[in-house]
Amino acid sequence: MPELPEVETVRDGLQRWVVGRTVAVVEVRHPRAVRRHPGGGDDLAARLVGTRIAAAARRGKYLWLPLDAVAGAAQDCLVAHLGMSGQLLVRAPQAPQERHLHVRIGFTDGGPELRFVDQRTFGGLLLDPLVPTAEGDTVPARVTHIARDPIDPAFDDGLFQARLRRRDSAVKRALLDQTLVSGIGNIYADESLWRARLHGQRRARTLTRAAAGELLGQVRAVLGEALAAGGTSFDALYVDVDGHSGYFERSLAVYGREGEPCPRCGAIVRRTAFMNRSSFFCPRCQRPPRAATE
DNA sequence: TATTTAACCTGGACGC
DNA sequence: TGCGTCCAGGTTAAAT
Repeated sequence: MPELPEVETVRDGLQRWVVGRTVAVVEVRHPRAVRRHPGGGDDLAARLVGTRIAAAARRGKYLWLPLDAVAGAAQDCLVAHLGMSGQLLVRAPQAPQERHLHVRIGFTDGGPELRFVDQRTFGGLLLDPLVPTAEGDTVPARVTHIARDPIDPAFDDGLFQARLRRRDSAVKRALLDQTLVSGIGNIYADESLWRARLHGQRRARTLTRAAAGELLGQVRAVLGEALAAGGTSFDALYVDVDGHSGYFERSLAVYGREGEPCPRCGAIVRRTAFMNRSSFFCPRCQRPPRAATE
């Protein structure tokens, strides 16, 4: 599943392959892929053709391609979210079409095109104006509610820890809240909690300052290691722009490892349902809070 | 206001 | 072989 390391790997590929190129043609083959663009596929295509891609940026799991500014108008960008199974692929125009190819973007140089492929259709593309934030940077209007991610140089550790310790909810739920901290999904939440020896159902407001700091440090470590490995791939649903899978799956300690021994203490890793998804944890290293039923 | 839940969606795995 | 059911989970609107 695309979380921060996977999205950043894709952003890096887009930086190398599409920045500086001018859009020649846009083909929207599935309306759901552009459902969050108010004008629909025709409007997105009409506004994108003829524009030049100026950069490739990201916050959390959102990435966007700022377009060259037009005098007298707000600068637009092409926003992409990969959802659970979205892929942005760079392919030769004559390459065979993928089964779930939803959007094709061709360029004036006739070189490789950009393809949005998405099996489960939770992801999508839209055009959005870039707007200034209270913190002094510029993000798409649809991304202003997303918090900075932990590998953002401007991420405020103290502010995050304070907000986390005010939350009256489970610590895993807080880690998955993109308005508190972005980029963390189910996989890296479980891995970070295991490293920090915290059970996901522990109430966030019961964490000491030291525990919150330790958790943030482990989040950063996991994300950094996964990024270095090119991300985590389970079933070929996540690939970089070249179609290659990441290698971090083999480094996971607990996620997807129900019934296997904990790499730290040897206890058997357990799986439990939480927030309509699976949580993996070591019952010895990560003691459940008393109130938790599981 | 803060927090939690449900809906969206497809295809692979599994049991019968 | 074929059918039905379950499961994966990021985001957001709706509910509590």
